[in-house]
Amino acid sequence: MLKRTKIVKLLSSESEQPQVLVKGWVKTRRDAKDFSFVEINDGSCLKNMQVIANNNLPNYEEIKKLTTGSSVAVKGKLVASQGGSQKYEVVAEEIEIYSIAPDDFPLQKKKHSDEFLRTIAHLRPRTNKYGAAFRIRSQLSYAIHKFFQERGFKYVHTPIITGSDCEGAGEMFQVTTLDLNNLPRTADGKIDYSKDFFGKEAHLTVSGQLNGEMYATALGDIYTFGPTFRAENSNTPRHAAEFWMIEPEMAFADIYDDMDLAEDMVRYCVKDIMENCAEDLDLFEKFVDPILKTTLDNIMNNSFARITYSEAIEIMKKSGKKFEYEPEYGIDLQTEHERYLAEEHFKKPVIVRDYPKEIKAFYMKLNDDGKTVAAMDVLVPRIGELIGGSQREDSYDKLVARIKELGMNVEDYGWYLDSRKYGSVPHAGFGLGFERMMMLVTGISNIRDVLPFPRTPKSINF
RNA sequence: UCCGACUUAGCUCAGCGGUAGAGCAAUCGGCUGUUAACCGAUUGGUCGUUGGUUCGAUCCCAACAGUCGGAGCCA
Repeated sequence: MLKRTKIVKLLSSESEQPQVLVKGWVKTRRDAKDFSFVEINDGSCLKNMQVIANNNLPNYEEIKKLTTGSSVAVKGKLVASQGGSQKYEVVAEEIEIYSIAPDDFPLQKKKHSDEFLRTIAHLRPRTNKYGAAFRIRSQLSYAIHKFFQERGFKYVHTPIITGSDCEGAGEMFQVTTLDLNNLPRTADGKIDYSKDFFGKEAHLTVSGQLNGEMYATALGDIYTFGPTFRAENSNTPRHAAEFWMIEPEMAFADIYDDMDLAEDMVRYCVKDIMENCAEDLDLFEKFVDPILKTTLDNIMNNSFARITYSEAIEIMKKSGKKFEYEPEYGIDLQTEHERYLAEEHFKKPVIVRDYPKEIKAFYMKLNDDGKTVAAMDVLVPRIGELIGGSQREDSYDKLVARIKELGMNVEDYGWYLDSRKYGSVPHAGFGLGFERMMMLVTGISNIRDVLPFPRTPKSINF
């Protein structure tokens, strides 16, 4: 029984082969005098396999009806191609037609706009560009796991549904099984969540960090890599309501270990994609971002700049550049500031650390100056903030004081504070938006185009 | 959420106060070891929705919806 061979393997074959079985979807068909060229793609790589269908095939009349989007299985000889555009082609001895796509198949043999392809997100992976994007997405996921596993980090599955509404990273989606048309009420008229599935309010996670810290203070070095949900009404090319985040956490580590890890990880992943997805990257350089490989080479071969927040403000003040928001100590860095630093001043990724405590989260470690916290952001050209991380406050008393200072409820953090109560250690970690990394390595400028089925405000088709 | 632009054929767009046009796609035919093949013909649209102004609206006005860009929030 002849087994199917994927096109990526056939095209890298050492020699011609007397009999192969190849299956795929028709990209285009061109009729010649006594035969047809049928180009098929099976998703295993960007390139198609050109099939020669001679008119002596018993179902040749059917073959001539093959349209873009149809599906076939082809048995035949793998031979060197007479045409210049491909190394091999398959001379068909038998073509089984699985399905002929009707003429309303929406993907044409031409370039489509990204906006249109979003309306057919279920079919867009059949295009060259999106096929390439999602092969890279797979490889990039694998690279993330390889990077951490090679360094002894343990992969922790933090919960998707969370009972704490205090993760502090943004608006949350509520999870409930209550009948919204008939809500149970308590005596004082409030919704009675004791009747809900979990007996209390539940939400989709906005970050696995707090849970991750618990496992870091047990397993040492851990990472999470999973979906994250934000109910922010953000309408930008860089935000989605459902996205994937990578959150490593290291016990016995400080902010400098954290920065080293972040830089190593970004450079490792870029290198991995350059090595393993060269053909797909070529497509993005050709059609999406003409300087993509220069940018990636730059990231791979140069160490990141490292400055403090104060230095960043000074650099911008002295730059003479006119900003819409004037840089001033105490304000958070605006998108324009981040991009100036990475794109114009340093012309490479830059890590900014030691931010004023007022503009950062409660769990970050207070520096000795009493004014700044050991936070760090990795800013990269074109994307802006790629990574946000910090050394965590490991002093029980200081953390409680900070929670109170911010008017938050200490009782809500009981289990989290236990990590500071029992064997507290210095530890640090960061969060990396996976889709932003995808945008970095592909040059794709809209987050909706690096998610298979993107979820954004007012958009949840498919 | 705020600011701005846009919404006309399957796709990309043009157009104009008197009910619409191109290229590509599709269909049919021709030619051909072709490469998003080529040549010819044909088909295809209640101009985003709802109101208003007007003798008459795809065109002017308003509201709404959606899309895109910028900002904020952040990853």
